[in-house]
Amino acid sequence: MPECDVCGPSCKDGLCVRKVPIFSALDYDELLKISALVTHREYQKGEAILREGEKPDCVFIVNQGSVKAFRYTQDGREQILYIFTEGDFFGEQYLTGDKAAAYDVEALEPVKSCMLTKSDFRKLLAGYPDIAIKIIGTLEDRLTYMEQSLQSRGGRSVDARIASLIINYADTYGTPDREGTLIKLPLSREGMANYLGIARETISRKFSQMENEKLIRSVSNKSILLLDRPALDTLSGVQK
Amino acid sequence: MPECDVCGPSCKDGLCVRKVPIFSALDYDELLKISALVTHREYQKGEAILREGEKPDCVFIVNQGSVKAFRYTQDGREQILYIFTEGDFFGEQYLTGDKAAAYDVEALEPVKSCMLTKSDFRKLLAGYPDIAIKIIGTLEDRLTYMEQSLQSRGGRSVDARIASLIINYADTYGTPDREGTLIKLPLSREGMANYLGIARETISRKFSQMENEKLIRSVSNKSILLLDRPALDTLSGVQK
DNA sequence: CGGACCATTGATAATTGTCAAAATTCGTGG
DNA sequence: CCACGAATTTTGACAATTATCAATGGTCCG
Repeated sequence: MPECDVCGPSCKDGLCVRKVPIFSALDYDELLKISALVTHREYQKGEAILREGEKPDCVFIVNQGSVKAFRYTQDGREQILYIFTEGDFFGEQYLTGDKAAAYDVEALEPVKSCMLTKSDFRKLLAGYPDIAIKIIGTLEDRLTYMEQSLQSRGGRSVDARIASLIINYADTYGTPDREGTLIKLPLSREGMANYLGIARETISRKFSQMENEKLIRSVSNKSILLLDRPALDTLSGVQK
Repeated sequence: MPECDVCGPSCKDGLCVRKVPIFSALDYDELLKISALVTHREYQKGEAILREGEKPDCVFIVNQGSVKAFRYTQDGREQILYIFTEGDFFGEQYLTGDKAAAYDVEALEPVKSCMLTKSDFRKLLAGYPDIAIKIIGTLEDRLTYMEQSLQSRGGRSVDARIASLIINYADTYGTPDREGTLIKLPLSREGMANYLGIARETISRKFSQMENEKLIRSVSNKSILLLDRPALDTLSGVQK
């Protein structure tokens, strides 16, 4: 298997762009062409990738690792908007106009990222309608996510919001296990609290409570075991 | 000025699609072609346009009036996601896949709507890359709106959220006035409460409080007068 | 092993939700 | 244009929930 000389072994077939769903409509030669346009960069855990107010001239694609996109609320807390992981892209909001970034983006762990200048990106859109349609699809998904998010975060009961969050994480970051689903949490307690718009202490209390009720088990600071998914589904109020 | 024989005088130049920003890149002949594909329909206040779970085969364009898009939370409240007005479209989320509608849409007042079947819409996308780019732009705007929404509705104090909402409405539905800005509210107290995820009574109390503090004046159930915008800006926490 | 960071727990205060009743507004029909 | 009934909104009292502050306990990583 050939290796991308910039990305190293993490690039399957030497083509990191292949990982990106929006390019999946393209054939090998087209991927090669795009690869040539891509710049690479690595970020350390905690490093800022994009700051609110900046006008980056490129679109970022997460190639490895995960990042958080957030803003600061008036009282100084982080309001987390998205967690982007492998294959996701961001910075695309400002393709059309020339708007400044609406949020900060920071690496949650070591991150490898690909960058494509906006003008190259625009040319791609004009040349490959399929890519435009893929992007529309991605934006639709993101909107759907935001709509659900709004519902989970806007619900009145905190228990329901926390249950939604755990289920969400289980689906995204969970691995099956004999006793349930092991979830590697992308955020700290404080991060989750900010995400839900509640106090850090409240998350602790609710987690303890759920542990008493055998719904979850706290494995470490960064991971929990989901024991009773049906109960959480009920709590979250999402009927399937 | 010719009239659209279906829409009547509300259709400028006989082309209601002209009102829709996503088609603004097109020339007159192209608009004519699209017009031929469009079906029209009117809805009464309170009438359902789309129900969660349905799979409509068309995209809806609001030609006159306004609608609300919402879901029901577990405890039976409406969670309002969007208010769409003249020129907005919805139902586009499901162009790509064949997903069911994720929310209900209901007319807030008498509504005239244009409908375009999804297959026609898809053909347009393939044929006119400019439309695809416009749509990407619209979806980006909607995402930006949702991100802001999430920030206004989530996390912060109820006072800040209400202030944000009023400012938002002032910008969208307000008309200048000698004493301040007259705002024609698109939602009832209950609607606003649901939008913000708080109790109807809390909105009442906060409005009364703000009226005592001379920030706003309640004119009627459906309109208020914004007296002290700077104070609300401060409350909302948005520094400009 | 130690120190920094993160998480938990307890006590208390502040905020908001809930229920019930009264007041106001709205729309319709005379 | 007015009046009346229905719907919506406001207000009050109280209960429930969550935030805050402070102290303790645990975890991670060199």
